[in-house]
Amino acid sequence: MSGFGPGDPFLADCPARLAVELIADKWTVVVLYGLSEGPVRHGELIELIGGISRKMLTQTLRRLEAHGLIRRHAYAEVPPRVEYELTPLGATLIDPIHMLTEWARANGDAVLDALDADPDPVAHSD
Amino acid sequence: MSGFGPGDPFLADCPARLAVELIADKWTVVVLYGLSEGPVRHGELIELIGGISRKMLTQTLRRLEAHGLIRRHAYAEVPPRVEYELTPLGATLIDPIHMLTEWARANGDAVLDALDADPDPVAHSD
DNA sequence: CCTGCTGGTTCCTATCGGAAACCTAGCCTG
DNA sequence: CAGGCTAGGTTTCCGATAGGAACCAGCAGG
Repeated sequence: MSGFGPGDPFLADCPARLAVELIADKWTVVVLYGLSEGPVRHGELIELIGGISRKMLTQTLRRLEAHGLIRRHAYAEVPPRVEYELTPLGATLIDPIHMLTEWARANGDAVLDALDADPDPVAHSD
Repeated sequence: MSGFGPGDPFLADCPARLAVELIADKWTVVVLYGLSEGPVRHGELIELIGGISRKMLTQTLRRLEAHGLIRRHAYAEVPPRVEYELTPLGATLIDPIHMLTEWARANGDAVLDALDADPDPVAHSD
């Protein structure tokens, strides 16, 4: 029983799969979430997102920009100021992202508990 | 203006962040989607998901199992048969995953178009 | 002239991803 | 009874990637 049609995110060559792989990335989800309430500066994101390095943040932002999900605004000031914001296309992602993050908030502890109880589930010796 | 509370998936040490990073992975989303309609065999997943290798599929499945999102059922037959299915906890992910995949299906082409029109957005020379 | 602020890039290494080969175990075929 | 088939999994190897630390640009202020 697998009623998956041809538009489903299987079969590596479909655009939907590319789109999934674009956002299914360690930092992408968190960055998009960070932008979901309005324009944010590079440095703000760095401080907001614990654990991300400048390099990975820039890399993630560039990729999202190249794919049309966010827009970059560099102000010719000193010290420099750069803001990122969602494009209309990127804004269509807010709902899915919020569902994910709310799931994570609701179930994060359960996931941790399972991992704790089950570090190496039965070590499938077959 | 960034009204992100302390439970938000920022600040690397919170369980929600771990949960996000668990599923925000190239293959995880697709695998979970593949399991969203009922138990599926290892080999079926391989054929269904274009481009995944046995190694990565096994690895992904093991990780999801360890985190309590799926369950593994090995039947003592020859040739061997192994089925994977969502746990109740894993089932709570179906909705978020479906939102993501539907977004991807609806906007995959737009993303590709943007990438096509904008391979290297302005090459920020500042 | 030296320091600081901000965004970004370079260098280098540890880790990851992926293809292909191999393994297990039992049944089936010649 | 030697070999081949099956299905799930592991191992090996190597190129690609992630990621931190350090460095750079450019100007204001002391």
